Amino acid sequence: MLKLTKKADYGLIALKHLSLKAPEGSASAKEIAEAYRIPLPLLAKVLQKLARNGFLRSEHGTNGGYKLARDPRQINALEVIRSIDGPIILTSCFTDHGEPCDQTDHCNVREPLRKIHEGIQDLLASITIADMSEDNPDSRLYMIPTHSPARPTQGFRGEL
Amino acid sequence: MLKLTKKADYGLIALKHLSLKAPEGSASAKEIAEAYRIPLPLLAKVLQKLARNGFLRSEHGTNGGYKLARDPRQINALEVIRSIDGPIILTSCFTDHGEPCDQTDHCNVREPLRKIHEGIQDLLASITIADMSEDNPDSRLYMIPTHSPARPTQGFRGEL
DNA sequence: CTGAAATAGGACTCCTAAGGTCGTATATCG
DNA sequence: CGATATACGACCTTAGGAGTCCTATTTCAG
Repeated sequence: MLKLTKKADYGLIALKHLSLKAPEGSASAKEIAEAYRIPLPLLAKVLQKLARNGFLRSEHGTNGGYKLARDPRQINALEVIRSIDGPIILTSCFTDHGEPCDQTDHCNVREPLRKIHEGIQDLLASITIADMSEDNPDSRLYMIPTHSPARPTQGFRGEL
Repeated sequence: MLKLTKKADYGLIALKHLSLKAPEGSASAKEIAEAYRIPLPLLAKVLQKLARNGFLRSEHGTNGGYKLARDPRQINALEVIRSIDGPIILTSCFTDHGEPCDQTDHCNVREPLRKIHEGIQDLLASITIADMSEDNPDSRLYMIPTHSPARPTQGFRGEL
């Protein structure tokens, strides 16, 4: 249904939270979980995964927690989502690496879907954790495509 | 996991198939199902939904089938997907209509995610059934965003 | 040195929705 | 009348998302 998982959501929230404390600021899983009303054990898993994948550095023990391992301006949403949820698969025809599906020969939408797939990825890759500020004045994160903007059917927005 | 449902996939395939026969050409569900190895009863459901929503016109009986009810140049992917799967929900924070989630006050990624959400929708809305040709020379269906293209971390594509 | 607080991580449950099937009704043509 | 269509509701199965539980292990504070 083309939606993000909550885990990915939580991951982005946590990274954004940590970026506000950066550099060198840290926060525990508990602190973040309480701040955003996220179930602690679930968030912990997400943070552990982010740590394993090099986005965070963890510190055990009392006063431990997580801190960013990289510059928030160089962590983009695509990486984070992939790190947590695995590769993005728009349709089973192809993965991130463009592997063919079993019936490539008789499929008439493969190529256009691949373009959409890449478009979404480019979009996600263009947004960094640092960009994720409510008050970011540079709010045009994307460009409206330049050609053939099919006019939406009238009356559709109301029911869907 | 940010993927399209198979139903939406099937719907796009079917519409594309019919657009190749347009105008006035028709095809039965059986014909389409066999051409693309899609389970017939499932495809039938999808086609019925598309007919109910005004994309197709159906004809009963022998030599019956479906034909496009609208110009394929004015049917975009977003409409089709919404018609089949319901509204696109990137995250539960908001639907197509921007309804607020229950804990809007303490969420630091709402706004950027909304932008991504709209970006994806604009992308989908910009592609019509008619655009969906393998050999379409106008292959730049989207524009790379103009600012802060965070460089992807090296070595990531290999494992994800 | 003991206990509290933190991360690490495997195993498990619950539940929704995607994906698909079945059966039946209805319309149309030969 | 029967073959071939669409129409549609009810049902089944399964994968994966969402979350819990339990048990290490590390670190600091008293």
